[in-house]
Amino acid sequence: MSQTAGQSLSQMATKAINRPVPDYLDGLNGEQREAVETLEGPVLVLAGAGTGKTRVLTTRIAHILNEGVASSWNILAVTFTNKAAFEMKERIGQLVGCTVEGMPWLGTFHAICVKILRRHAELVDLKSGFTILDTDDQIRLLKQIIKAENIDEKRWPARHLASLLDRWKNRGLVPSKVPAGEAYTFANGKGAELYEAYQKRLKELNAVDFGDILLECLRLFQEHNDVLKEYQNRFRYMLVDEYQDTNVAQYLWLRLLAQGTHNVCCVGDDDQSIYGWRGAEVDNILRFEKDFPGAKVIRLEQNYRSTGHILAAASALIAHNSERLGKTLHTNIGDGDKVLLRGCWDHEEEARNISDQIEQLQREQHSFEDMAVLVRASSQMRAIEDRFVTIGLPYRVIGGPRFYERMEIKDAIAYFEVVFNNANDLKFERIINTPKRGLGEASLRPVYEYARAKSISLVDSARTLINTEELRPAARNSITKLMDQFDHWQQMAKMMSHTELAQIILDESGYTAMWQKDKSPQAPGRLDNLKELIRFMDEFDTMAAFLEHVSLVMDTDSGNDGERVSLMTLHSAKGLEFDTVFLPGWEEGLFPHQRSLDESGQTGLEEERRLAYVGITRAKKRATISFAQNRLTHGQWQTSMPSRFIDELPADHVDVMESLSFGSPSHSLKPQRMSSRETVAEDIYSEPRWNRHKAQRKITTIEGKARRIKKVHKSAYETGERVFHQKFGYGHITTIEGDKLTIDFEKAGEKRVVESFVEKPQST
DNA sequence: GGGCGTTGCGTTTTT
DNA sequence: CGCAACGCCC
Repeated sequence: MSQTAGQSLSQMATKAINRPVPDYLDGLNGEQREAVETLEGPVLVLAGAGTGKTRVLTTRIAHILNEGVASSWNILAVTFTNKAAFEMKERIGQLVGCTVEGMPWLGTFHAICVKILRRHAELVDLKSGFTILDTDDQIRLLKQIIKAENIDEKRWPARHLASLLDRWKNRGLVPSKVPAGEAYTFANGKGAELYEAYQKRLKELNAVDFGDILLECLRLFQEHNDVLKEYQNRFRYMLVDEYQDTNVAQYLWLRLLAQGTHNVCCVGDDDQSIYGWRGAEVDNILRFEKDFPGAKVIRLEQNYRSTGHILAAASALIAHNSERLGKTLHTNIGDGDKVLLRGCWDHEEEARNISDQIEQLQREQHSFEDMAVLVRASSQMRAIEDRFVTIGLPYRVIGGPRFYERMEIKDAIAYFEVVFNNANDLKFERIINTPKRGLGEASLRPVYEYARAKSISLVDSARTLINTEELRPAARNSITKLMDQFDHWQQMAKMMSHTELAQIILDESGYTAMWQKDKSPQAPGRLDNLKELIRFMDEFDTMAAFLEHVSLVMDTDSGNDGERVSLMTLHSAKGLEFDTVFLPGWEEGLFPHQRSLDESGQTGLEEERRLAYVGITRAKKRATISFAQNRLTHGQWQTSMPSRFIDELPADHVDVMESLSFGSPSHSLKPQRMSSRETVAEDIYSEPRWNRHKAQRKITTIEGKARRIKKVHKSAYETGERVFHQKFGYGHITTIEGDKLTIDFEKAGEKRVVESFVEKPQST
């Protein structure tokens, strides 16, 4: 479908009213259709695995627009991950037939809350340009606070406090509301006190952490009824994806908004709630009908993904959980193959069996792309990878350390942040001595002391002190040189593109050279990542746009370069599907994980069982579950029992495969073939396995991401028009040059900004 | 400030 | 066992 550029969703919608039968409803089953068409009042869509959840969500939005009951900017649609948000935008675009620039309130909880907070920052003691701290910055800050309070850092590590604060924030608790008993769990009663000190410090830095983004937005709504009313009025229809993953703060936030029109539609699956350990509250979905009176509950039970045996096995397993709303999934794809179950002597044999089965499937013309190995813990990946590397089987690891979490990427971004926003103390601390400039703790002490005494930023403190005798000559020279460099880069920013400047900063600061000199095996990869970062930056118009993006979007896509088997944890597999799925490591202690049982008892067990359910339901056609009698853990051989989940599988839907070496350490290398067509397929696979490309662990790239960001060329604004900018506030456009606007701001004066950063004033 | 030895820990991950 | 974080010494 091609659309005239600039045509908005609302125009589309208005036009569509005259269309007789909306074709987007075609092919929906009864329940899906009901979920799409029940627009008024609270709706809970219980969407089982593979029942077309995303389709319902996106079609519902298309329906709202098509019916003309609300405009795109009156629809709030929240997701948990950026990936999910992008996918939704893409699919709505396909349905409605135009770009999604017109869905300003579709995004992650965090992205939407940041947007709201930037508009009303002063009301929660922030300034609109506040920075968002990542976990590293947060820990660094907490360390300083713990130290300042004279608490033993050893006994009370900052990361423990960080996770404690996180849990409080997830529950919507501000320092004053932390229950006394819990406040005493850290540093002999200093918990709440430290929380308060930390929040105070954040305000001084004009910063928020991830938890605050939600909490402050919630506080904004709670304490400023006029603001709440404004948003209740704005959001005529609200949609929430993966509702089972919401935490208390998100629930409270949503409930406040839903008190407006009550048109809130939550989509989720209680059986797939696997993030309890990071604050998700299954109870939110279980309690929905009580929380939202008059709610309609619609169950999607028609599964379009898996064959009968797989679905039956998964359903029987999850039926052992008591805390669930209950669904009966059915499929009409046919019975298909039974779930395979295999016991192995040890994890090495388990890995061999998996690779043998993969090769057999490959001979039968199945693509590696359609196969995945899903593990409970990443420590299991080692054995699998070792085997794949040995036989040269191409594979890719999904998840793992994300691009923006890599040290070199964070360092590089810290440089850019300091150059463009030199008040950013935490980023400054990160790079002041990276690469080594002889600026250790001792040399910098006067800088810290002066900054604290005068309540100024570290950069300003450093700039003052280099003109005095406070610093040792070596440190003074070193800092002077660095400050001159910052000045130099700031000057250059006006003369060249942000990508060129980024390269210059990395080179002139000695950062690139630092990794070039480094002889560790990771160093070349890190240099590649830096190149990748700069290539990615090119997709943004300005450095500021880029930096705003990275502070929220910590997500990467892996490129598709050739067919590979996917290897990932069960957690990262949620939402994905594969023809063939391997589920190794179903042993007591590993799955269900001992720690989960110890820490959360029955609740923990049920969450583990949901994880098992998620695993099985990823499979469209084939699922193989396996367990090993012996496993090397922490360098110790351990013997374990098959998982209790195996006993819970229904015998009728499972085939038990006898492993030749099972029960004895005979290490039979004879492959266990499952298919009788081995000889027929032999010529298809005439090349020996070592002729294939050597498998390499994939370095995650961000190419996938880059594709999605479009550059805006044609201006949607006119000279003289009044616009709003998140940092500078309101102003009038004086000049337009391509996508760059010169705006005379009412408060900030004349600035040159990029078009994508301004918006039309609100007309509510 | 850097290098090296010791210690402790070891599930899942997004924003 | 393998790694990361910390502390001590030069």
